[in-house]
Amino acid sequence: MMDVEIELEPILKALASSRRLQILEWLRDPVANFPPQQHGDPIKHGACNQYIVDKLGVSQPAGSRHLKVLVDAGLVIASPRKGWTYYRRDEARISEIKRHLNEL
Amino acid sequence: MMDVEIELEPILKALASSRRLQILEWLRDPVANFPPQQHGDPIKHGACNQYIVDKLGVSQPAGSRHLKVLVDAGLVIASPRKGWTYYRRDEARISEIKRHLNEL
DNA sequence: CTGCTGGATAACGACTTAGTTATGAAGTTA
DNA sequence: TAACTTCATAACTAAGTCGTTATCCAGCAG
Repeated sequence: MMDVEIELEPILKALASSRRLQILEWLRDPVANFPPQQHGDPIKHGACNQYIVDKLGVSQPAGSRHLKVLVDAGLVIASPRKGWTYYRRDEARISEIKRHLNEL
Repeated sequence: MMDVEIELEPILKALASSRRLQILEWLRDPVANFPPQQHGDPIKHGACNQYIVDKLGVSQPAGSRHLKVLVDAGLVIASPRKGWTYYRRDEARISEIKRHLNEL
């Protein structure tokens, strides 16, 4: 496996929030953790913004910003699709990050 | 190994700082990373506060507080010994934490 | 077009973080 | 005793985080 350079600090800052840890946990299984979606495929594209915001119990802007932090850190992938935005874990990147965390 | 409950958020907050990541890295090998100590055993008790502060390049109170954050998070053990305070990694706890991080 | 919904952004306030200087307690040395 | 060293703590400031409400844009339904 290649040794990829990763800046750990911004990733750890993104992870250092119980709200965001909770989102990551939920996104491990979107089907089990969110209501059924008529529009996007929860497996392929993830859960939509609003379901996550509702379950978090914070205002919509607050939830959106948590999601943006996760996206900016590379932990989550956003898929905007005509009006909705779906979020799913970036499992490849998360595995990479775990490898680096194991070298702490 | 038993499944120990660990609150990840405060630990991640402690880790989410390049300064503190640097300290943890240095403490992996106190003998290599710090000047020789006349007083305490660097292997057994770790490096003294001042060496760490000097190498960090911040004021003494700033360095002391970073170390306190690491101690409070359980990542580092402080050993006060008549006038000096030595710091070393808590490897057992760090391993435990890594196991939890792998379940992200 | 009008209105409704999903989502992003701006602006603001409360709180926390990270740095500084100043000070003080405890131990060592002359 | 006096002076110095090590370290912790208090007080202050600048900047970042996290919540809110208000606003705006895009897409869909009537």
